[in-house]
Amino acid sequence: MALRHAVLAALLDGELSGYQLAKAFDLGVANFWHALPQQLYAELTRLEKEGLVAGREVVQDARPNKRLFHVTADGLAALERFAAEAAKPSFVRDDLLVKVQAADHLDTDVLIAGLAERERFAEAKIELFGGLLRQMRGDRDEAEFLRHGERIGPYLTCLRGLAFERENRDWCRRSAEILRARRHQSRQAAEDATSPSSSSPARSRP
Amino acid sequence: MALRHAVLAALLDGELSGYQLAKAFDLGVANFWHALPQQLYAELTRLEKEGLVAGREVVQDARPNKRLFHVTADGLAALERFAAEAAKPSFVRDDLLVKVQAADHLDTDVLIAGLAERERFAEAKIELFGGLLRQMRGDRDEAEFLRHGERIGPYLTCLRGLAFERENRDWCRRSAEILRARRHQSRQAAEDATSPSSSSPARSRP
DNA sequence: GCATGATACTCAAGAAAGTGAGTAGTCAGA
DNA sequence: TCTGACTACTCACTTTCTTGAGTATCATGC
Repeated sequence: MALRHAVLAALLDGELSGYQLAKAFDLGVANFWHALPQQLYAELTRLEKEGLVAGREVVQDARPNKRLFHVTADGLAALERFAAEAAKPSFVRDDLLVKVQAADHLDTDVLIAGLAERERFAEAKIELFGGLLRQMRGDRDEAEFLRHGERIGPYLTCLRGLAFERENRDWCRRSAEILRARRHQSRQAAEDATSPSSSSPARSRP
Repeated sequence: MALRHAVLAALLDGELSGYQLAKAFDLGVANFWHALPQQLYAELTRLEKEGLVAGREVVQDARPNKRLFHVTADGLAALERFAAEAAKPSFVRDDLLVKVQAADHLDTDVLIAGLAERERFAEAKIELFGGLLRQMRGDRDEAEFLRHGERIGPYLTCLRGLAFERENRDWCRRSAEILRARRHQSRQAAEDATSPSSSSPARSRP
């Protein structure tokens, strides 16, 4: 039941439409939760029914009309109650880690490709988060902003996201290097064993 | 559908019972996926029905009998196919981050308590992962183990888990410090504004 | 000698999350 | 003028995850 609280937390920063919310929760920027548009529209409907958010119709001429939502007093109270609950530990759940766990039994090339792709993805998010942080703190330096800035919540979660993606990138890079080195070794070994100084086709499966 | 592949990956390290698997996937050690016992038993049943794992009954006298599972050739092929698919990016999903996102609107004390608790949790996992890594590499040093060790998959995922928990701990510590400093400031400001050199009760909500 | 906790599982129900498809207008570029 | 991308949403369905309860035996400690 944390999606609803994530929505409430996101709406604290100002009125948003379901569509804007969806963009924030979907690719990239979701540095504290992730959800798809359909989930968000559904959750907004529920939240409005329960009076935790309120929406107002905004008529637009060049585009479809939209509804902007904001958090009500009840909504804020619900968030407050949520914050007081014990946070359940957040567990890792990552396809790529599952693959690496099985590394010793799988095709190394495929894994290295996966690691490289994830590294690029992480790099892109690092850029994105860096830009977001700069934007949030404006012309102030970080220490100053953290001391006196008005809204540091999003800044802190963004810092977490940045650190996460940096670790991700570094780990991907290092793991790929290790796998490459081992692949190279096993090729060498195979060549030495069968016919020294021959050019046997390079196999990636050790 | 990654749970099934996580189970397969876990079983590569040797035969395990559902119960042993459950312990590995539950608290702590699950450094590449997390799941509850019920899910695992259900998944094992499905996997066995599809021939991706095979179980054998082990009769015990001092304890209930158990079934040990291992991955079949079909299971390994399924893992191989899974590895070749594009890994979907793993998104953050963390109660605590949701709370911090809303930090500027919530009770600071409650948040700091949450951060402290998570920090302790992270510290415990760091210890745990450190021990696991030592155990896996035995008497070799890390570089040597990563070059020539026989099974590095679990080692690499454990390294990822360790890095994650370190970042977690550091971020919790730093965020809590920042919030404490701001709380202190706002108290000061409040005291200065109402009655300088009076002992007004300290409020934590800025 | 009785509670507690570990081993070893199973069943049922419900909440949450993910997937796929569809509507409908606007705008920019080929 | 047609294609594709963007804004702005909705409906229906399936899979996955979580919660709670229950069974049975054995070992350990108070």
